[in-house]
Amino acid sequence: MDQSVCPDKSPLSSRQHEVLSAVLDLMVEEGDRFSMAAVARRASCSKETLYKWFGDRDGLLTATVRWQAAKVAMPPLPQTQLTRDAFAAALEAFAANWLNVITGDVSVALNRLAIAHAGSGKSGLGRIVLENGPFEMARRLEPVFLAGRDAGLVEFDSVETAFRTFFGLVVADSQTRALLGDTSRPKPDQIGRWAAHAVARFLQVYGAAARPAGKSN
Amino acid sequence: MDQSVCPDKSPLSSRQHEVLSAVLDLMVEEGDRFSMAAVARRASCSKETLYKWFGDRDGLLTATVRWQAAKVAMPPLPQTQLTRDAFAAALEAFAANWLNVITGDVSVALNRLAIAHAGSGKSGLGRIVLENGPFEMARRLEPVFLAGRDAGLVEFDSVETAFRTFFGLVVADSQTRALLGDTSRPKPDQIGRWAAHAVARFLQVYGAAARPAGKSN
DNA sequence: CCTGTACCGTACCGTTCGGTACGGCGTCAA
DNA sequence: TTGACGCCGTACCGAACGGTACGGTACAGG
Repeated sequence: MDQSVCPDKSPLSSRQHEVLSAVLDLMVEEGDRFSMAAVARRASCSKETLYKWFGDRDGLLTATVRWQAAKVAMPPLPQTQLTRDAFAAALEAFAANWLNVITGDVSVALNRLAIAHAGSGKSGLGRIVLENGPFEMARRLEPVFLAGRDAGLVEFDSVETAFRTFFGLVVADSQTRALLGDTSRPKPDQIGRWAAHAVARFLQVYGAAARPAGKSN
Repeated sequence: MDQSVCPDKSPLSSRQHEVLSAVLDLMVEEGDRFSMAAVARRASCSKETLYKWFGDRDGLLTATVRWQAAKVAMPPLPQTQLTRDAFAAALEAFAANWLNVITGDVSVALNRLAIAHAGSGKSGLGRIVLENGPFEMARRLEPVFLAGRDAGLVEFDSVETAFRTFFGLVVADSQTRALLGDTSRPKPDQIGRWAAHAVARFLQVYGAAARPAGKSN
């Protein structure tokens, strides 16, 4: 009996990646209403192989989510000697990239699946997406924020709060609307513009240089 | 043959409301993995009655979502002679209420269901939640924003953009995390504090009185 | 050549579930 | 009293699906 790949690490063969890719396609097309038979058909493999490799349906889904989540890579934000413009540009690039990812078909499908499973059932799909989504975003952003503070470009007490504000300003209602099936997808230039606006507002709130006289007047 | 209640308006009997309430409970407990038999058992009615009243499973779900969505009522924001404090207080109350609703069990369950159905299937559940969620929020907020602008308290070009910023600052990543199963639910006082912070930041960005010299400096 | 292995395709099994049919019971009106 | 009606409880049906078993094929190694 070959040990299945489900538990943790992924020495996945290319054939197995083909299967995962097929699953991803099915997810985008059908949500999670696709059968194991459909996966086997799409990937031109047998159900028996599917079960041998991934254990059960949940194992297959988990492997797919993990694999896709690992593929999403953020552009490494440069911490080199920060000027204000470089800082803002880095944040803008990050925000635009994030928005692109989040409103993409695969991300929407993945989040829908994870959310559905988080509601009814165990299977840490929600946890995985959470870990590779907002939490990972926070993890990547934290050193940048700290560098920005060290450089005297921004001021904040809690990195956590700053991150949540940034998240809110960038993502706003885009994700919720996409998940609920709103078809009005932002175009690339709109994304870029919104990212710029979001960063501008963020700096307006947290920017050390832009602090007016009184906090609330 | 009694005309089923699914198409549009709702002259629902109290008995039917009991059924819908049972469905809502099931949703919170089981996501959407509950059977019609389970609903009948919980509501102490027969499956046949269920189908007679609501047509099919989707009709039952739709009726439930509609009914719950209609129950969510925002406190009517007073447009009486706005002072800055009254304006801020109204926004804070609105934000806190919204956060309370959105992080509540039933709202999370409802959104999960709608999102899952938006992904795989027709059934305008996503549309309904969208319409009664963010869109309704925007609709209620718009006159308040306009009144605030008329009173010289805030400045903005696009109400749409202002609303999305407000939404982002208030909701941030709370909803995403809740939907994905993050168990760290904010306590009431934390919600109040966050709402106050969000409104403060909103006014910092859009407040007419707080506008510094340059837009981005 | 033979043997083992890994895989594909398909048939198969048990269960669950949406939807329907039927028998029985309480209620109300004539 | 009688009959019509609305509803409950349960049994039933057909389809779909998760998971397993089996036969057939290609290929590697000896």
